[in-house]
Amino acid sequence: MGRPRTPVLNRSRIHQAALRIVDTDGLDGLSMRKLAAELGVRAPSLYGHVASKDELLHAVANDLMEAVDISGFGTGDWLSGLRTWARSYRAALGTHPNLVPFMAYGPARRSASLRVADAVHGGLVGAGWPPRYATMIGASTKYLVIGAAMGSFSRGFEDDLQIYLDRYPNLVDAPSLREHADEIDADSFELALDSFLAGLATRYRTVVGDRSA
Amino acid sequence: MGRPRTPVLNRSRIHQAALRIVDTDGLDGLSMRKLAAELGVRAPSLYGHVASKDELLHAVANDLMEAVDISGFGTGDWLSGLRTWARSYRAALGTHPNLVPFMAYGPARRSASLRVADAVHGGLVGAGWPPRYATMIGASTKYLVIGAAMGSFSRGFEDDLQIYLDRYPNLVDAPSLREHADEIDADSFELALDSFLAGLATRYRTVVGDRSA
DNA sequence: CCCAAAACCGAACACTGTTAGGTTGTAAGG
DNA sequence: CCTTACAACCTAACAGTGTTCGGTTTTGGG
Repeated sequence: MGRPRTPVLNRSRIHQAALRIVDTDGLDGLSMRKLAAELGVRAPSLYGHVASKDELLHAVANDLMEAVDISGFGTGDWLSGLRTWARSYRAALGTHPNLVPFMAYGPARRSASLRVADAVHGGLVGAGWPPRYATMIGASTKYLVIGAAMGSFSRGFEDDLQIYLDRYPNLVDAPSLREHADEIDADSFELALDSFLAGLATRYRTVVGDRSA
Repeated sequence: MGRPRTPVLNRSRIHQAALRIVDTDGLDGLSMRKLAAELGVRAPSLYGHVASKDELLHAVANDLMEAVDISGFGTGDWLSGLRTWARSYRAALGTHPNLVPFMAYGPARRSASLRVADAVHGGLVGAGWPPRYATMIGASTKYLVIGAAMGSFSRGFEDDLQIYLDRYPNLVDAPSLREHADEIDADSFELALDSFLAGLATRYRTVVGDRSA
């Protein structure tokens, strides 16, 4: 009770503890009381450092977005810019899958997301894409990354899937998916990204053509 | 109090009311008490018809998945099978965007999702794709659809984005995105799907080749 | 006619995010 | 050195959550 001799809380310690709880107990497993307990404190004390649980999660999400790599757009090669962005984006989300549903919502309120959106749009327009295409390509790529991070397709098949196998003959091998879940998810993402970018490269030639022309 | 002369509740009425509340008040806006009130009943009465809130949401999600169209895989044309599947999938999710985060998680526990997964995998393998590719293509397509349904990219930019515009010069037109959000989201999805399928078609020729060969 | 089962209800439990107001320690100003 | 203001924690409380227990009333079958 009363003020401690040296401060116990600060924003970054709160962020770290919150992320740790989300990682281990899931998004629903994070409560202000549990977070406070982890920090050796009572729940109301958190509100001296954080406005609300929602704002706290936004701040944590913003921290994660700082790790996304947009340096590829500085090289003038929009294809490798997109690829670097998409891969580092997926990697950032994959490290904290429980937070993905939260991070999927719009870039506003997260300065790091705006920084990324700005770089992507600028890089694509700079490469000759019309602004409208730049918007759509940014959106499409985000779709892929968010979907891949949300889905974890192969993990969706539970152990007792055996029950359904007589009714769904094509899924006989589904249970084995779980053993190689990470590998299959990674390969699927690469396939999706490669195919998407290959299709885009084709369209680039019809939409933009040779810029020196 | 006591048993009513004619039953008030049944599963489908509960499902419908739950979906209505989720649509208007969001996923967090659905509570068992509010749902009960909407049905003219008290919360505990619901537990005679549904095991838990979680199970209820799974059932509602399953209802929605019934609308997904997999008939395209019966024609032997895997490309149009994928396209039809993806479009109807996105349409189903787009009608109830608040439920998307819930529906994104694995197909297990939802028979309708398993039916779809079975048809997709069967259709692709039947067209000559190796099973491993069929798995990855199914996953990739789901990534696109889930991502597109989650993201609503253009809606993510809030009104007060003006504040950031001096720091992010490439986003000058972002506020106007919100006015055409639906159109941009739809066009972005089509661009992503077209590009992805075009890339896949190319790969098909190298992986499968001419099947009559 | 009776009795079990069905269908609803009130009260309660442990939990949630958040606010109001209280208590103690520290640092600055006179 | 003393006082005052503020920072940093606290307890208590509120309205809300999902869910369970043990009623109470009505129905339908034997």
